[in-house]
Amino acid sequence: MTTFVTMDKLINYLLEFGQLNQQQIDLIKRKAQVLELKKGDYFSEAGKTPKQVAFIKEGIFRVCYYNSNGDEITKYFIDENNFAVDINSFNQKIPSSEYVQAVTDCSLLVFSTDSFNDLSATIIQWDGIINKITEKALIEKVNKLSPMLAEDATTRYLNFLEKFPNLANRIPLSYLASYLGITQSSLSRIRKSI
Amino acid sequence: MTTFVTMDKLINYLLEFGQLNQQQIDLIKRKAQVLELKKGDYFSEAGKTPKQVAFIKEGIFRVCYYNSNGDEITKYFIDENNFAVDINSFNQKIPSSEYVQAVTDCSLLVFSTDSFNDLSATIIQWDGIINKITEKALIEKVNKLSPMLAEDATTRYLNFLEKFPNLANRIPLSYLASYLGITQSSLSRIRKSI
DNA sequence: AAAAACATTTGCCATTTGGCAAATAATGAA
DNA sequence: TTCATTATTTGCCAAATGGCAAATGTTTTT
Repeated sequence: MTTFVTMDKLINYLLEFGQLNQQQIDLIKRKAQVLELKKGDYFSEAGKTPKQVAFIKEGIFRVCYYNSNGDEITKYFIDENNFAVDINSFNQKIPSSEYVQAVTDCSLLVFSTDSFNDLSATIIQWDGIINKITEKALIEKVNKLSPMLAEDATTRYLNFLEKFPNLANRIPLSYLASYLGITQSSLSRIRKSI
Repeated sequence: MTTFVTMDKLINYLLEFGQLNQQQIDLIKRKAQVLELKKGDYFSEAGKTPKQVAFIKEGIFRVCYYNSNGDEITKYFIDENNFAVDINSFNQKIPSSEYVQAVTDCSLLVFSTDSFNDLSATIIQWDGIINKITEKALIEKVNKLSPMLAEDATTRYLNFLEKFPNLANRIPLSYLASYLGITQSSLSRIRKSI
């Protein structure tokens, strides 16, 4: 039952957003699949329609895309204990414009579109729980992005360090620089100045 | 029935996100109240728990707050044909940390918390429709904010002009400057240079 | 109309960040 | 280990933006 134990994090997380009885919990556990990704692996890619949702048990993802200049831009990072998916593409079943990539080795629990639909059809609270989770995640993104414009690059970097203390030195500078909205050299200089 | 005609925009908007029969539409119309706000009026204020949701029929809102330096920051603008509310505070019934203010004269349709709950209890599709609307609005915010970090101030200003062509010269510079993440003087210079 | 209050522009200069290329460091492959 | 590749740092200078205060312009009040 190793697999089942590894799902406790997911279940606890879901229970924060709604009630589930044991039967429902068991069903969710049966539908979830363990997936391990290595640092650098893509969970989903631009141009492809996402067919899975991931719950990040361990590790960190980033979501990125290429802008009109061809620069690769990291839109945001996703922490463990969160779901990762391009919600818009997943819901509408349209190709994503973003890449979702593991920036560290990741341990995931994934649901296929079908499993997700089954859960939605079987568990009456499912949609409500997922909606709350989605809404909360989006609000958090807005609240994190919004003040960044008013802060200078050093502050943005320090805030990142606070949120991901041990990540800054384990990922390519370019990921972080584009997330912070500065160039690699500027970030390098900011690092030095601290 | 003037009032009812004025509600067509709202109903059409709702119908984009789900089906409603005539009986349901009439109920929604009965629950909505017309509200006119003058430029500068607050729809809701920081520290207060929002008791209403607004559908903006005409006009433009801004959402703003005071940061730790005491600067007033405009977080985003809300266009007509959109709902305006601090979703988080409204849902959780907790005081908001933001002001929602009319930046032009506004013509609104508002729902009280009670009306909203009634609609939720009576119209089976209501929650689904509202969730879709909420999710879409939040995704749009993220997608608008996210690339701003990678653009210079002039580009951000030009993008704003494109979205709100006739607003830039009708609102205080300070609103716009803080939204763009620059100082008033910088914005003034950018304006001149165009 | 005049005064007061408020908003915007401007000058001057400092600071931050960018662009580019070369130097250095780190990583991975043979 | 050594070479090749990739990532990061650094120097040099240019461009963008900020800070502050004074000047100018606009709106509101009396």
